Amino acid sequence: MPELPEVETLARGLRSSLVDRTFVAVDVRWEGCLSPADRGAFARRLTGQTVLAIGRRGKWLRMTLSGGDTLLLHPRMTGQVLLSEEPIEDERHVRAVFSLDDGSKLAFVDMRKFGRVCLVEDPDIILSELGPEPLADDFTAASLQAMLAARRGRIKPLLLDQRFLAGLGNIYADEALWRARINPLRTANTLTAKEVRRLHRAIRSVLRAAIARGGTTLSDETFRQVDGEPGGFSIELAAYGRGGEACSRCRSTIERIRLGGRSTHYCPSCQPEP
DNA sequence: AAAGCACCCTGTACGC
DNA sequence: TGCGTACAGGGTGCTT
Repeated sequence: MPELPEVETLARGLRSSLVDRTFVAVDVRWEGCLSPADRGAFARRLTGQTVLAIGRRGKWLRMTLSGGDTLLLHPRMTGQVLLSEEPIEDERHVRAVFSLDDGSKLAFVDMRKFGRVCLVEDPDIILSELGPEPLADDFTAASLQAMLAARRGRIKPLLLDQRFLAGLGNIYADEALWRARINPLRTANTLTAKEVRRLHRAIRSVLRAAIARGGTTLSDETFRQVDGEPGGFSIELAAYGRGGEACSRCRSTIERIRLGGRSTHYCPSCQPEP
């Protein structure tokens, strides 16, 4: 499931191939992936626009276009963005194919149909709803401390709230809390200054490490880099998906619970109960 | 403000 | 073998 490191991996993988390329045709095979869901208007407006820049905000992939528009893509659970020279092996889940002026094709593949592609004039209408970027210079331990001060909910669901902080999903929220040795059930505003500093470091270090590995590809293989290769961070996962296994730090058994409707993995010994 | 739930969706795993 | 069910979860929207 793509989170910040996976979308960053996509943006980096696309940049060298797509910047300065012009869209010459769009084949939307499932109109529901578009917002608004109008394949005719989408194709007419996108065709002829050149990609000026590719970036990321939270879990959104962002392409700045020559006509003043921005193409935003959110992969949600199973969305994949593939630069394909050869046809895709399994065509069933291809939702849209974009043809570029050099003959290359960009495919949006999404088994569960949760992902969305938006062509907008003003991306800030969508992106300004997001919380701070965890890897930005202005996200500091002090700013995190201030953000947590008024929050009386539990820390794990808060980390998943994109309006609070942009880009963390279920995998990296669990990994960050494990690295920081903070129990996911802790009330957010009861973290000590020391714990907040640990959490701040943990969030940034786990995201950077995952980007360096090209993201996380789980056994369900829902994430792929733009060339189809899996991400390599799975081997470094310490908590997520490791319920019942020994904690790599203390050898206690990793617990798996449900929290806020999501599976949550933590070490009851390293991350003691509140 | 916070928590819980249904919903969107489909492939996989499991019990019978 | 095959059928029904639970589960996976990012985000939205609703109720409590």
